Amino acid sequence: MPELPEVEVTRLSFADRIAGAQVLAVRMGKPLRWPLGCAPESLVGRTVLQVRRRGKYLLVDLSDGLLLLHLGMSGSLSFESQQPPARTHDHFDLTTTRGTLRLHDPRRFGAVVFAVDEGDAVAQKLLGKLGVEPLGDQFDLKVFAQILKKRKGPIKQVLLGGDVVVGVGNIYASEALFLSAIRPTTRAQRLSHARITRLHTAVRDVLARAVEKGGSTLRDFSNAQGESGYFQLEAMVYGREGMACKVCATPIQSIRQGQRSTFFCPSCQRP
DNA sequence: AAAAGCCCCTGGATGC
DNA sequence: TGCATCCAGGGGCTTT
Repeated sequence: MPELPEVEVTRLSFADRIAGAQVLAVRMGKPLRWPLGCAPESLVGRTVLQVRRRGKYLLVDLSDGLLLLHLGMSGSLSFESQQPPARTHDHFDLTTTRGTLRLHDPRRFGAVVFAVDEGDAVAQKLLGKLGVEPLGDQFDLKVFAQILKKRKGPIKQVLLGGDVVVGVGNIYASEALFLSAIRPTTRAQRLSHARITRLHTAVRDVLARAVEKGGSTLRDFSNAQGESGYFQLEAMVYGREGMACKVCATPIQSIRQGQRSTFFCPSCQRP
């Protein structure tokens, strides 16, 4: 479910409401990707200071330590003042004085991990190799071009890797490459500077636009207020195999790259 | 260092 | 209706 836009939209939907709340209780369901890393009850009494995002991780800063949350493939968060009883696939509850933050995650690829600070070994294992934030000032065109020149792999998979630029998942990688008219199979180091420039802009544009539209709701994504996203209605290629390209009417093609589906227009995105 | 595969897990859609 | 197969928004880990 969650690429950068969905994670950011989720953050925006509860960060202000939970800030300043005090932890009253913690409930764990089935195991997630990693153990919490501390005794759940040890979090009781701490205050939630703020919620930040790094790549596809949410960082919940506490008065002492922080929680790293990841939504995996199927996770979503809810934050409600009156929380109904836990249902199937609700695997983490952080009950506070302002409401309960709940992780619902059927596939359990998600995670909630406690870290003493951002620099500790646990946090660094997850955050240490992340690339730059695409929506921030650090996403520099020259640096981006310089790194791509050293990468031999297909540009789609370089984007998905997350070590060059974070937050671009399977939907937005296909979309950004369509917007920049680049064939996803093109080796990164073979891209012209003009194409890299277009891609740099497209990555920022598509992610920012998706945040504006509340993210993409393919199956059941919703933000922490239960609201769906609408970007999927604007997708140019993702999930549109066999359908007419919205620009030139050529049928959209689907291929496999690294065990993931890639969608592109064979006419608009020439090698 | 970088690339390619392999898993983790559940549920929905499709086909026979 | 039942059962098998495939696919899904991620990414850490191991092996080349």
